[in-house]
Amino acid sequence: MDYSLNQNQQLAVENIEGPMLIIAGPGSGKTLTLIERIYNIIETKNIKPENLFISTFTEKAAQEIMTRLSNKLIENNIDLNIYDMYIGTFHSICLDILEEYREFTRLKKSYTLMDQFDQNYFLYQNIYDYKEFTDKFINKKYSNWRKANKLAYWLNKISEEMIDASDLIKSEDEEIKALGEAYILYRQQIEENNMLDFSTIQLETIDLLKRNKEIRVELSNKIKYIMVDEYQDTNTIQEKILFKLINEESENICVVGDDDQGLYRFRGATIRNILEFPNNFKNNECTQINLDINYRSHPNIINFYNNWMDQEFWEDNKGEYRYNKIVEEQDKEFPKNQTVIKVSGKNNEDDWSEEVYEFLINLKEKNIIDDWNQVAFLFKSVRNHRVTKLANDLEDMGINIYSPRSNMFFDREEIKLMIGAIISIFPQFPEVRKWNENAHLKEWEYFDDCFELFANEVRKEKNSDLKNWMQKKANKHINLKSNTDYSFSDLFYEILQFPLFSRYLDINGYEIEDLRPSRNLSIFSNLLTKFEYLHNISVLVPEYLDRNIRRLFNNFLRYLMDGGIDEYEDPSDYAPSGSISFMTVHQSKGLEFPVVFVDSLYSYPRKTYDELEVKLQKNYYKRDAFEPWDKIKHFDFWRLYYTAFSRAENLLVLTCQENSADRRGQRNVPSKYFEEYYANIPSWKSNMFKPKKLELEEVGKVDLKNEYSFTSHILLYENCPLQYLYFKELDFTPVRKGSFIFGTVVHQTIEDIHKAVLRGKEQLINKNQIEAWFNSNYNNLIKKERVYLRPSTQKIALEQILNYVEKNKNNWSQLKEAEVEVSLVKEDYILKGSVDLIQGEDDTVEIIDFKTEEKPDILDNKNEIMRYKNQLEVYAHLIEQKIDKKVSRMHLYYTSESEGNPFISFDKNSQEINKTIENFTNIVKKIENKKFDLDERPLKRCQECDMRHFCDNNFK
DNA sequence: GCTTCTTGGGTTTTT
DNA sequence: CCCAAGAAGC
Repeated sequence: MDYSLNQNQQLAVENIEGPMLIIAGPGSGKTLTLIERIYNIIETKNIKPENLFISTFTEKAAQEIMTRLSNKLIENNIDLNIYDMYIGTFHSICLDILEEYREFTRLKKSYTLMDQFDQNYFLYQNIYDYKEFTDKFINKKYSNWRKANKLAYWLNKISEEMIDASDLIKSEDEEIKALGEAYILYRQQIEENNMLDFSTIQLETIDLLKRNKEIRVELSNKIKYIMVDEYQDTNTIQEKILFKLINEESENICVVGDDDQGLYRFRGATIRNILEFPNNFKNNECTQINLDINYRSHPNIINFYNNWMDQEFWEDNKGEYRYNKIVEEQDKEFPKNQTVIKVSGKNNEDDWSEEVYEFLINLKEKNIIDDWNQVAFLFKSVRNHRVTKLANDLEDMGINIYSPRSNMFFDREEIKLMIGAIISIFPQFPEVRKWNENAHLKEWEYFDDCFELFANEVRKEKNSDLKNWMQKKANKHINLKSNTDYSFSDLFYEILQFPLFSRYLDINGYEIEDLRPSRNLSIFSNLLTKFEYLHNISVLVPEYLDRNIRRLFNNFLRYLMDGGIDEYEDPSDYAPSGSISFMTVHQSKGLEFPVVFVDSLYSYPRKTYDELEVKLQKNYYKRDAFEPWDKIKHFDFWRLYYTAFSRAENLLVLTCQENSADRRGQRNVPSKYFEEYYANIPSWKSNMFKPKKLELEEVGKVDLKNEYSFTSHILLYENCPLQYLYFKELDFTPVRKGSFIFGTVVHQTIEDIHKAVLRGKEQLINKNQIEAWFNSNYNNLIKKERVYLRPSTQKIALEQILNYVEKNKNNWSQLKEAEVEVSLVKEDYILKGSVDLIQGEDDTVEIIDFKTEEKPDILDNKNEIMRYKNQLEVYAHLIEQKIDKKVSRMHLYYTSESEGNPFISFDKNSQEINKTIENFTNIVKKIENKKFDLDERPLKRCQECDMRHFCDNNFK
């Protein structure tokens, strides 16, 4: 699409004051309009970035907007840091707000954020605490895991609908009462553990705004313009938060969405937010703009889905449940051709894969398809046998399939081998896994399978080293006498050194042919460390070894298999070149592909709520039901397939293995809901379809800017490119070690001291108060990290802090700012930094970075000190660019230096800074070009690195 | 020949 | 929970 805007887009961009509702049909240039509108606000209003609030549905969408916007700003020489905007998903913006005002919430420093699995597992581990309640509203016969899942579902529902649990426990209804009590207990438990889950993120935010009027006013004065994308997918609590943040006078809020593409009812999202949006404002104040010219699809396709929506009745005697609209084609020439066709397996045969293959190869051979990534298959779910079978069949025939959410993780060779290897070093496994004589789990067959696979490999001559190592470990573990100095995850990293596994990681200048296995092993490292975290395992202990083996396999891995593990997805590359994408319709939202196959035509509208839900809705939700209960399943069904159909640019293909139900238990495919449409489109073999007339669009990468900071990226890379490759690029999770919390607790406490000074509460700073801060920081940290410092080490940490205060208390007046987070958008990346301390007078400042390690000898450690100097220079650059102050000097402060001079100081030199930034940019380039060559191993670093065994064996 | 009832088998989506 | 068959009922 070119950059000229159509009339309605122009209108949306130019009208920036007051409330606005934009109904944007599929492919109507929504993102472009949004970006132009933001740009227009920035340009005409000359506002600060923190005056803008932009929420998107996914992190990826947020990143795309940031990248496109920052490019536009750079093009026009506007210097504004988009990182200071409130931009991201609702959840991430709420987290930012909570972070900003943390002291006003129940949250303490170092809180733990639980994702869905964490929350489920937390409830599973504590399920007996809830028994009395869950027995009342969850089937007693369910397994504990299933109970925990159900419980999490209801608890999240209460949070998301902002139901007051104290109302629930007053109920006569046992179910409702028990649910309320369970909720109260849950809130208590997560508060004790300083935890947050996805839905309480938003709840804490709204509580914060409700309880503290000043904060609400401060925020709503600061946030001058609000824009919300995908508004149809917002839920009750999100709408409430939004309206708390609106500045009441200006009411500059613009919501964008398409009621027809609302797909997230199961998460509490309601179309009602977008349909009733204008009612929130006085008469006709809300401007409504429809974007319904489609720039994406061939007119046949547009017709097809317009028709589809027309089939359903969107109103009843109570009201209308849809903005009635017809998507229009753009004004240009289109090839005259059938562009909605079917490719299907014949009735009751097993030939679907071959048909699909034949069709695809046909297009490829005629050079219609250049790259397989122009094709996408959309399914209701990709986690089922039909889909994986099709994927496997096509791969067998030579077409690559990209389907990271298909739940293939545990079927992958590298994962099965790794699980097999772990089993083999714990020979007690077959006995230990039984909790009684007759115990059996179906997952054991899988584990046995893994073991078998591994055993076959390890018998081979070329794997004899691994065999010897394994036997030694097995002999040790079968009769473990004393604590080891390693854990399961340490063993994982040791196993990687052997060729059977190192082949997946082996690199010659990062030429790993297929990254998938190494990504999967990286995910596995994450799972193992998570397991050890959840069960407080740091080393193997004879007393608990058997129990922990049982837990690892019978519980942890089993439940992961149940929930499914997604494989790696590159956010900048949703359709990797060379592969056909298999994805869910939900995943495909907002995307487009030249050729779209829509499958799952066996599907039909299904009821998705139960009685408890109806009871809650009726009596406790903040508002009455909106869409009629009996209509909901139909609406959702129609919206889902509307979204699917409208992803197609040039060719829409309906596909299925046709089936007419002629035996019991079979069903008709396509189901009756698609029957008519399906019957009326030609097959690809029909001469109504002329492939040669097709011209497909190209699929490109999304250009996303990545963040880089000196310490966690550049320094790491300079020290060891391989460490960067494995732990940053491939994201392997290091084995948890206690040492880093020393530095963190010292930093945090020094920050507390600085913050007190800055608030003018210098008098607070005495030994007792510092000790209190220290203890609180330490306790929060160990609660989160579950690793500890010895009392003697704690004492040393505290003394270093006291020592710092003793030495510097006469300088407090110099203190300007502490813990300053700065980021700077560069042409190709985003530079981030966190400056510990800025001090000085007027506009000339000095910056200080605290180091908790031993102060090095200046002559012996030139390199190390130079690198820290570079770090300071990067910070100086950030400060001068962003805060508009001149930096005169830069210091490192070594807290461990009690007697001598704790400082190493440098004068600022602008030329050197430029050189450092240039070097920074060069390293970013190397990283982005995937250059990870290593000349020589940095032996000092290797001692601490989990990959050392791998390197010992693979770099000689 | 038409309607109603019974029965067997298959069955999600995500911050 | 839903489909579609087969059985039962008229």
